[in-house]
Parts: sequence; C-alpha cells; structure tokens
Amino acid sequence: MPSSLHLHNTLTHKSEKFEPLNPPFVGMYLCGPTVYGDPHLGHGRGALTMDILFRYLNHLDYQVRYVRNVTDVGHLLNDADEGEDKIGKKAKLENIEPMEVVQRYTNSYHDALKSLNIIPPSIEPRASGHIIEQIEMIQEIMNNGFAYEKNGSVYFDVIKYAETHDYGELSGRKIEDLIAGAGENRRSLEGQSEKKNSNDFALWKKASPEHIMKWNSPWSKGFPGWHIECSAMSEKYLGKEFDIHAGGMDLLFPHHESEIAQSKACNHTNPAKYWLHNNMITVNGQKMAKSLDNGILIKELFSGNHRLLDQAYSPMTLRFFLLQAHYRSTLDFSNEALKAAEKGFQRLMSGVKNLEGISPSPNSEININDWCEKLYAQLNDDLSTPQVIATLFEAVKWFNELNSNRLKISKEDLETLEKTFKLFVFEILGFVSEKNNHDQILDGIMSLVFDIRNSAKQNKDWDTADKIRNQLKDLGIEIMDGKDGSSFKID
RNA sequence: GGUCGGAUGGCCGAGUGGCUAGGCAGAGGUCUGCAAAACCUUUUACACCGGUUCGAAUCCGGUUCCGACCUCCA
Repeated sequence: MPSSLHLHNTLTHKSEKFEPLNPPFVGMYLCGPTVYGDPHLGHGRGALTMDILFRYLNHLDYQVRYVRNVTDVGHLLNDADEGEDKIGKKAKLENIEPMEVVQRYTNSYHDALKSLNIIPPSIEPRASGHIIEQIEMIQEIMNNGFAYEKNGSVYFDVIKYAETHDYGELSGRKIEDLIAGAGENRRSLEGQSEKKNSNDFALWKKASPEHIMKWNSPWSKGFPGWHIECSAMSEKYLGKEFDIHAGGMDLLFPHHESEIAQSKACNHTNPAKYWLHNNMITVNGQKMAKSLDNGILIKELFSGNHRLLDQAYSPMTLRFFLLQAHYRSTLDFSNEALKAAEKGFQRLMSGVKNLEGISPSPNSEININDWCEKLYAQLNDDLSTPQVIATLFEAVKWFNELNSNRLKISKEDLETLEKTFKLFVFEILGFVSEKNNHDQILDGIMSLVFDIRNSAKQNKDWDTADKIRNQLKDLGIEIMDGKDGSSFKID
C-alpha cells in the first residue's frame, strides 16, 4: 500500500508516484462536455473522478489549478457533414441562437454537478472564446511542417508526424495498422478527398455558407477542429507542460492521442505528465451514450422519470454509487445496484449521527492510527474509493459497538476517529447530508407527535398510538419504536 | 482485422500467491404492546482447460465469452 499518492498513468500503463512538475503547484485538465444536450450519468463520472482528485490534492496542501473546458464549437458531427458542427445543428433544429443552446446546456451541466456536490474548476474556458489561441497554434504546427492547407481547411499530417514521432504512444496503436485501415468494418467516409491520408484530422475547417458559427482565419472563414481546442486552452492556462490530463476512456483515441501530437508538433513536448482515464458506465453491458439512445440523464435519475428507472434516486445516492466502483472499471447501471447504494449511503450517514453519542473511556481497544493510515493508503492507491468506503464502514460498525459499550475508546482516539471519519466522508469523498430546512421543521413537528403518542402508549391506548402510526405511514412517514424512544423515516 | 480492457457468491462491486473486502438482498437472533427500523451473527465465490508452486481465484500458457476504441462520444 503506497504511503504517497500514486496514479495509474495511461501513457505508461503503470501506477506511478505522483510528483508534480513544479510543487507545490499542480495543473490539471479535464476534457469537459460538448454542450449540445443535458448531461447523463457518464458525464457525472468523469467530473466526479476529478473532483475526488481535486479535493485530495487540496487536502494535501497542493496549490491546484483545475481547468475544465466547455466545448461549444467545432465538433464535427462527422466528416460527411462537411462543416456543420453539433452546436449549429442543434440550434437550427430548435430555431434559436447557437449561444443559447450553449448557455442552456452549460447551465444544465452546472446544475447537475452542483447537486452532486462537485466543486467547480478553477477555470472553465470555452472553446469559442479561444479561437485566436487555436489559430496561433495551428499556424505554428504548419510552420513546423506538420500540417497542410487544402481548400481553406487545415489538416494535421499524421504520416509526416509519424516519421519522427510515435503517433500511438498513448493508445498503443501502430501507425501501420492505422494506415491499413480498420478492416471491413471501417466505414468509407465522404469528404475525405481533401486529406492526404484518412487518419489526418482537421485543425481548421472551412465553413459552408449555411454554417452559423464561424470565424475569420488566415485560411478561410471557418471553425477549429475538435482536438485543437483542448491543446490551446490547456497550454494557455496550464503551460506547455502540466501535471494531469484526464478524460473518459473513449477520448483516448483519437482525441488525446491527437492532443499529444499537436503539442509535440507545436511545442515539442507532451502536454501532460500523467494521463488519467475513467471508464464507462454501462447499461446491460453496453456503454451509456447519446448515440446509442440508452443514456440516463442525471436529472432523470433524480426525478425517476425514465423507462429504466424503478424510482427516483437522490444525488448522494448517485455519488455513493459511482464512488463504490473504481474509476477505471466499467460500472453497470441497474436499479438493484442503485437501491443498494441508497441503503449504503444511509448507513454511512447514520454513522455520522451515531458518532455524536459516544462517550470516551480511559483506554482504547481500537488501533486508530492503523485505521487512519489505511484510509490514506487506499486513497493513495490510484484513488481507490471503493476500499476507502469499505474502511469507513469498519468505523460505522465501531460506532455502534462503542455506543453499546461493547468497545472502548480513549478521548484522544475518539477525537482522531471523529476528525478523520468526517474528513474522509465530507471533505474528500464529498458527501453531504441530504437534510434541509424543511426537515428541521418536520423534526419539530414529529417530536410533538411522538409526545402525544407516547402519552397514549403509557395509557395503553393502542388505538390512538396505532392510528398515528398508520396514518403517518399513509403519508409516507414511517415510525419506528426503539429502546431509546421513537424515530421516523420518510420513504 | 488492429489496439486496449474485462470475466468474482442472489445483485453491485473491491482485492489478492496462504489471513473477513464492503454495501444490498437472504437466514437466525437481540430489542419490542404489536410492527417496522436499528443492532448482532451468518450461508453462498473467484469463466474453462493445462502448467509453475508446499499452496493459485491470484503467476504463466491456451480456450471460450463480453466490452471499449479504430466515426461524434465522459
């Protein structure tokens, strides 16, 4: 178990000790969403993975600049579309301004992440606000001989680049295989004629007349290619070389591979030291994706309004569900798993409550230091949140045993236990209690109801006691009588 | 066809050359006017076939199946 943070680097296929290029500063970049639709569960996973890393690095007293972009231009739907990007397409469909689409879905993305208690990044640049930087970078790549212009569009020359560089160092692909094509499955694309080779990718695309979003450039009125935006924005805010670049596994090729190629062709350096990739959420074993029409939107999960959902799930249930799996594993969606996560999260939160009632003893029967070290070691092990959660549940069990005096703990250890438990649950894993103001009012009302019912019970007036219980149950409030008084739960 | 990654008990999911993952569900118990909850205890496992080893679910070889990427994608 590592005593310092180790991260799995896709570039080297190994878990590596995290050593920032310029401590105590850390620069990290996450490929954010293309804002042409509401975010689904998968979008949440990438942002959440980086949220855990961001929180932990901050806890370790690094000074972190976290950049997460918003892609609001330039995504070609596919090459055959010849210059119509996703944002523009959606805008025409809905007959509104492209920037209105961008704003709407950026807001939607922010709302979803906020409900999941994901901390906003330090900088959230938009691709449309960095056209000049992208043009400059394209120009430099051309100056270095790794890009060519054709009919107002500019393409990255993969073959030329591969003569002196390793195009495929990240994804493990070999240039010969790429040139050979993808076998019989490879779709023959239209609009490929401008390219010298089908693997070349667009840095700048000339816009067709009906295209809405376009900018002036030395080559044509057009818009930037997809890969160049991340290269330009990460360089602008994090420098030519920074620490961590993350994104979904599905971006590994060609997006991240091409980012590396662009940075090397422009700046002669790999932009990031550590490349992190989170895996996909699956539905019945298949990737959740807009294109497969099996996506569950985050807001649908919260409302329960989706054909695959038995019920609504709370934001923290989703957060718990996601963190119970390692970020590099695929995670299969199911109602059963979500329900288990819901119960599990409630149990974890009940631990926080049970912690309050513990009274210390002169000596301890628990090795708190080992437990604390284990938590750090597990998090250090490539952010193994599932193991951290399991270790936190060890403590939840202790809380019960301590409360019933089956276990002893010293005052000093109790303080450490409480501090560390809350640190990991709230600060690092980022859970929040889902109680709100209405719950406080309800607590007051319910304590009144309990008073009345307890009098009835003392008078052995079971009719009244049961009437209160049954009628509240119809309203969705369940009363539970325990040794130390009554409690209630809302369905 | 190429590259990469999986296959763990009823479900979800960690981990690992010999020692309990954890959560949920199931079973038994404690508590209790009854009930529920809570708490305690507990059953079920490592795709298949070989090999290495004192010992493998964990390492090696092979097989089968599944997924991701190669086209926009978190």
